[in-house]
Amino acid sequence: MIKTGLFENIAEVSDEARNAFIGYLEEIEAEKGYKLENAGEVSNYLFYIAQGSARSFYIRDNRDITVSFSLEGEFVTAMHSFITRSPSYETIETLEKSLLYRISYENLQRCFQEFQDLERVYRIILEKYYIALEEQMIFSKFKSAKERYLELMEKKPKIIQRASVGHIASFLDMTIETLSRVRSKI
Amino acid sequence: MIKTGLFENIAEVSDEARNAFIGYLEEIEAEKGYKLENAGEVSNYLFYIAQGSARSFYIRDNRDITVSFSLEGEFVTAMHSFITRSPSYETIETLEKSLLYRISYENLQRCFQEFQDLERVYRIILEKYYIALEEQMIFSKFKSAKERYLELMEKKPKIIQRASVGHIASFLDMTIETLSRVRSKI
DNA sequence: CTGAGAATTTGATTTTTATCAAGGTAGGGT
DNA sequence: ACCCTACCTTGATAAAAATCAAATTCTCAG
Repeated sequence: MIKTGLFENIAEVSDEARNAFIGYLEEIEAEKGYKLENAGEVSNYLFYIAQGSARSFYIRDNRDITVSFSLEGEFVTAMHSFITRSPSYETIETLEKSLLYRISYENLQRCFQEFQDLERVYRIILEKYYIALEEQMIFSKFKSAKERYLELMEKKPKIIQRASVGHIASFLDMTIETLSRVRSKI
Repeated sequence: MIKTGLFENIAEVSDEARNAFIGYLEEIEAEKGYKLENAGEVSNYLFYIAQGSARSFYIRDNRDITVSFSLEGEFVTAMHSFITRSPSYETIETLEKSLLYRISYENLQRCFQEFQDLERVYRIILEKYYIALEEQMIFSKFKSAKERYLELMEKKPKIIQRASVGHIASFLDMTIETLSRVRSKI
């Protein structure tokens, strides 16, 4: 059952807590381009991607800049907005037809009040996401345009298939032209 | 009292939980250059900087690359190592004489087992650090060398005073020479 | 106070990447 | 199938930053 995939690899959660959490989940069958969050609005949901993929992006100076890609088995939300309850600068959209589960901010807080297990699971997930972000940041400090692309190919090959050159280029901090040249010389 | 500064701005913690936590803290008076963590070793402590400052860096290809600066009132540890219990790639050292408090990994976990309050506080701190890291990452995507320097000056002016040009340059992802030229043209 | 070594600045040159400008290609809608 | 529009590639040039190489300034141990 897919919903329980959320808990894979995560330490012992009581059946009670698990069922409470699952009870709050809403299933969403999203087409390609479905907006999970919109810039300017407060992010009200934490999403889990059961199938599919998504990207988060900013619009600035009329440019669309991708800041992250999320794949199956990952959680995604506009973190800053979700946590601070202030309007989001970022928009999140699916890259393909996707199956999502979402829980609202209020219900998530309710879960934390009721079940320490769930707060712990969330804390551990947050830790993992934190160190993933740290690694991404550090790796980008050490690498050239070509190396960044090769690393992406190795670590998240699925993105190369799903996302457009423009999305990948802005994510890797280079122009579309540079990415195109990098790809042609592999 | 300085120790309680740790809890500033953080939601309700019971006296009991607070006292348990404080009971585990060790005070450390560190000279400039004191190593909080060493590359190659497992990070065993979460540090709180009561006074002073620190920097985290990696050595790669014989180059010393600063990945973050931490100031008074902030927590710092080699997150990846602390969380995964595997050897750290990063070293953390004080930039000046500093007053630190530290809690061991084991005792922190003990606190979480005993007091849900503390796990919540930790979770909220982690959220704040996560979004700070996200912001840092996003901002670096939009800015030139000069703009990155100006932003650092504005947001963390203390670092400009305390850290060397080499530390600042690698943190801002530019060479020492580029930083020197940027500074001369302000 | 002094000198050696380290850190920083300045200058010349090269490399990398962005920008500007055409062309080419692929896929969806009629 | 065919056009239209988006997207992608390629080429020429410009800009930004890195690298290499001195020269200068700072620091602190003796």
